[in-house]
Amino acid sequence: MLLLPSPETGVTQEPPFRDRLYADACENILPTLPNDSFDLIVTSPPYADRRRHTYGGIAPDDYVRWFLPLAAELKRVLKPDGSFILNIKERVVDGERHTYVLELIMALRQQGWRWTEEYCWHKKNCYPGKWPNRFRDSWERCLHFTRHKDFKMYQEAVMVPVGEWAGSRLKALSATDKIRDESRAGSGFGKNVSNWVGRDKVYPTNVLHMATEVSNQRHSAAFPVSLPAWFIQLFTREGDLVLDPFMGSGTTAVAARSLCRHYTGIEKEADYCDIARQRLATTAWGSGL
Amino acid sequence: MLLLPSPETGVTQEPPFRDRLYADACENILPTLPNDSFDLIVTSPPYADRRRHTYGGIAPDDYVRWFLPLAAELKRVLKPDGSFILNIKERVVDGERHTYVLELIMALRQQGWRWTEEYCWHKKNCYPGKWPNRFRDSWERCLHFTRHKDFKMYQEAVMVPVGEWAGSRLKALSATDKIRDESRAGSGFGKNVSNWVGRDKVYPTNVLHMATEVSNQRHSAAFPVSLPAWFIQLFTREGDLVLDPFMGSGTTAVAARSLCRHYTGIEKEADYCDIARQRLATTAWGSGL
DNA sequence: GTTCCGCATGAATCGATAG
DNA sequence: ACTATCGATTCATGCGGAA
Repeated sequence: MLLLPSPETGVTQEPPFRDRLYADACENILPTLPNDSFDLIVTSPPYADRRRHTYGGIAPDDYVRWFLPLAAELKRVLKPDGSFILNIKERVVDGERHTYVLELIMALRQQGWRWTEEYCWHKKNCYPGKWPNRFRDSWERCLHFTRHKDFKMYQEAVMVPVGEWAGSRLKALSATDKIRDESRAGSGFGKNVSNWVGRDKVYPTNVLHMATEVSNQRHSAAFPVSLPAWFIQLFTREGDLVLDPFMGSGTTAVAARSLCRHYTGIEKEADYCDIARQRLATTAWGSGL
Repeated sequence: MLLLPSPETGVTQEPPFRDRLYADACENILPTLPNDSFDLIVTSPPYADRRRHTYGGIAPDDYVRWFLPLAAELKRVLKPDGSFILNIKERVVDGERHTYVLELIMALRQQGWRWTEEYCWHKKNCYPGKWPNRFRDSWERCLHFTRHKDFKMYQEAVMVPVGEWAGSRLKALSATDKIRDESRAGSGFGKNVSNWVGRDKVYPTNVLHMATEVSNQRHSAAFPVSLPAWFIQLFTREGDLVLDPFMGSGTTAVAARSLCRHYTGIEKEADYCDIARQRLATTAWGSGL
């Protein structure tokens, strides 16, 4: 956590952006945030030409030019040993995959980011439909960028049990399950964890199996809580600070708070910001574990 | 199948490259093959296979320059409505993913190829190992390129059993499904319902779950027969002709032959070519998977 | 208190039709 | 010609109500 000394008392105090939601465009807010402030940035920006009703839609050919200045700000406000997770998938244009995501990766490297890894999010419940030249798109990229070769990573926090759970390990860790078990006299999930003690655990791979959330949120992006939760556990410790510059209905902030991490959320649509506030109001600190 | 008229008898005959293995480098063989000859090209070039020690090793920075002239030949020998499946994954260089695969995709588009789709091959049993900054790499790209917007695709050949949910749902068709279909399709109400009743197979997605083959062949490639077999069933019919310009131990040829397709294989290492011949000798035409 | 079961919905894409 | 809109197609999941 970044702590600022109070100008009057000289005592360190919380920065004003900690656990705060900004109902404004991130191009307006990011420049106001100080350098090296965040341990992790997790976001799912508007995909090109998608969600055009709420975000106006960026043309695929303009996507890199639109994103690059924001990425420069993100690089500035990220701590040197922090990570930036970008969830994105290119859309089909004229029957073929557009290359703007590939171009974005290379442009971010030109900007000084390191393309450390590409995680594969396998969406078990992808959009239905049938076309003569392709199948349903069932995966998205979670691009992992860092500022330096060395960065913080807490692999033990996301270890999974071996055996029958291996196939659906991440589903087993979905936030919904955890909340449900928590609500049942608090014995559900904790008990399961204690059952796992003594069994062998293994590290996961770079393929994540998670279903999208199709209801409950009035936001069109199907970003499940378990996705930012996984990266938050992997790249931060309790008390760290997580930024989502395209917060939407607050999924990243909810994940952070339930895992005892602080958040900063930016969302230019006031309606979504209100939804996020409501969700956070009913999310107890530390409820996720 | 391409059939050439015999210069002596005038009767059509099999082309000389049908069901043939070439123990030579593909840059030597490809120029000898005629235009528009193959229905499908499936290959896993060096690097995706981690065969670099046997191929002399192409430096990542030289990869596109090395591959591009070969791709031009591949485009020439592929039928206009054929497909080119390139199984590849970029290496980690100096702690980050190298961009040569991204650059290759864009260079192939410059060459006239269409980047129609990117299938995700999820390797259920990936290599073990542990690193401080990344997890095991459990997926590879299967890039789908075509010459034109329209191409051959036989989706019914790779349908998969429907999920467990269907048992309860199809037992009693819901009224709202009918309403929804009716509202959208207008008169298509009865037809839609009858389409679902009795359906036990669905179309797959663009994520393939296949385990790698370990230590079965003396070749180091972890390219399972099921991977080319899936694309062969999807993009060709019986009697069609499949090319693998980096054949290795003959996995693509074995898959083709067992599925009643013809093959042409190119492999510059004579030892691998011998292994491929042995495998093909014990693979019956139409023996299945 | 479990389990079962009905049901709405989703970062989609293509082809035809209209301007 | 070239762009914008619209209808058709399709399947896995979590939630809530019922047994």
